[in-house]
Amino acid sequence: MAKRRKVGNLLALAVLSTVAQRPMHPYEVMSLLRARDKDADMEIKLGSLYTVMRNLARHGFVEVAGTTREGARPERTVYRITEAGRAEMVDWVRELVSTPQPEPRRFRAGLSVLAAVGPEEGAALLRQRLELLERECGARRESLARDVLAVPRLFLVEDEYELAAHEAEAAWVRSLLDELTSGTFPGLAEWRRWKATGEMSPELAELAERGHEE
Amino acid sequence: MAKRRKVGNLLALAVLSTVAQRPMHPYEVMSLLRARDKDADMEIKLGSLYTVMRNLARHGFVEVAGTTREGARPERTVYRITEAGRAEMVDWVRELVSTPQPEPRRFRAGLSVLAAVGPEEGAALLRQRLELLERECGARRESLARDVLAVPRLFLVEDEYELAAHEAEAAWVRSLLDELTSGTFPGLAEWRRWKATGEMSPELAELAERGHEE
DNA sequence: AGGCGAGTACTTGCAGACGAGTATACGGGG
DNA sequence: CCCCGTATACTCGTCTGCAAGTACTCGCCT
Repeated sequence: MAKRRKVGNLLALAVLSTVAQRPMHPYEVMSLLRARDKDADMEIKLGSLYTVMRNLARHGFVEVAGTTREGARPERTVYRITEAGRAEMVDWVRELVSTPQPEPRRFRAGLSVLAAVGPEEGAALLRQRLELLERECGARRESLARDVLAVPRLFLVEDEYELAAHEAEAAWVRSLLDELTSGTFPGLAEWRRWKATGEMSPELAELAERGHEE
Repeated sequence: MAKRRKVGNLLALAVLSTVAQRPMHPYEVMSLLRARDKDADMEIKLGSLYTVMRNLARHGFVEVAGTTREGARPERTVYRITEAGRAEMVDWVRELVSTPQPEPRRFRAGLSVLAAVGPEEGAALLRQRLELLERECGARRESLARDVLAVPRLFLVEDEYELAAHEAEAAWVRSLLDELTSGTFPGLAEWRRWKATGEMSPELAELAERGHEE
């Protein structure tokens, strides 16, 4: 697991999940990402976005759908997601959600496209994560208990912090999981239907379009 | 604040704090970092370490202390930290500890060299962080409350996660701060003395040497 | 005595990230 | 009506990170 992705940049995941809506040109992707303040945490650099899009194309995850030009504006290259691209996206989400990584941003990125898998699978992935997380917390707790006998706490604060962060994450995952399995998470039925039929309710579709801050 | 560092890689901070002990060649730095399993979270690549060391030298944060050669082994270049290097390190720690960043690893890295500032300043930095953190949590909580009226929760899980993570961090910082200000944090006197005189107790020095897992 | 696995120490080459630059359109204030 | 700021849309060049490679040594097994 954690196999090396052809395009490893997390920005690529955001891009994939955005062009999944409909064919777009890179700049448009950026605007959409900005609109749903995705760019706040995921520092988005325009230069990188063009590189990433080209790389995605190189590996067959997206393909050129054509080029358009309005007036004397620069030519825009419109990209479309491929089947391989969709598969990559889903597979990536699976990994990001199910497997804890030292880099917490990866989890965040995974969560932000959680909708790409169904609620049942989502719950399963979270369950797996929780288990790994608990195992890791246990190990860290033990090693910390051992170290504290030999090393002043001053040199262990970072480990204490890390442990606290992991425990907090575990608690959060547990509570989300509860909502998912008990069925109290709102919108479960819609989510499932959307997954099955590929159809979104009109309001939902509109939301996706304008990206919830108008 | 958050000014652009001449050498931005976090690995550079670890390197600085290691050569601060005594002059070393890059490979030795690596071994020490490995010994204190710093490398677990901070993925250390040898190649990067050499690059980083060269960059630190280029900007005057370290300087070549000489080269040695044992038998037919490759030549080793020994580096020594400069005054500018020490200043950069302390300044960097200040920033990392006091200012919350989207990337949590930065805080961890800052904590791991917290000893470079005194306990009083450490507490002040943490206090500042806590304040900023609380402000940010408030803002996030509000914007989440607003969004939840318009957007299905499915598309807000990442924001909920982020908020939870920040709140957990705030709680942890608060508890550390309490220990620091109430004086219940163990080893405070030693820490202060070390800061003032630059002297470590012998056991401490030895610990730093072998890096607490023998 | 020979071979191989693990450790030491460093270099190179290339892919990827991104700051800075380019060029045009459009609306509004002076 | 002209200039400026801002938005659209993309490119280029540089700098950096790092996987892979190099080269030698030591000790163990056989």
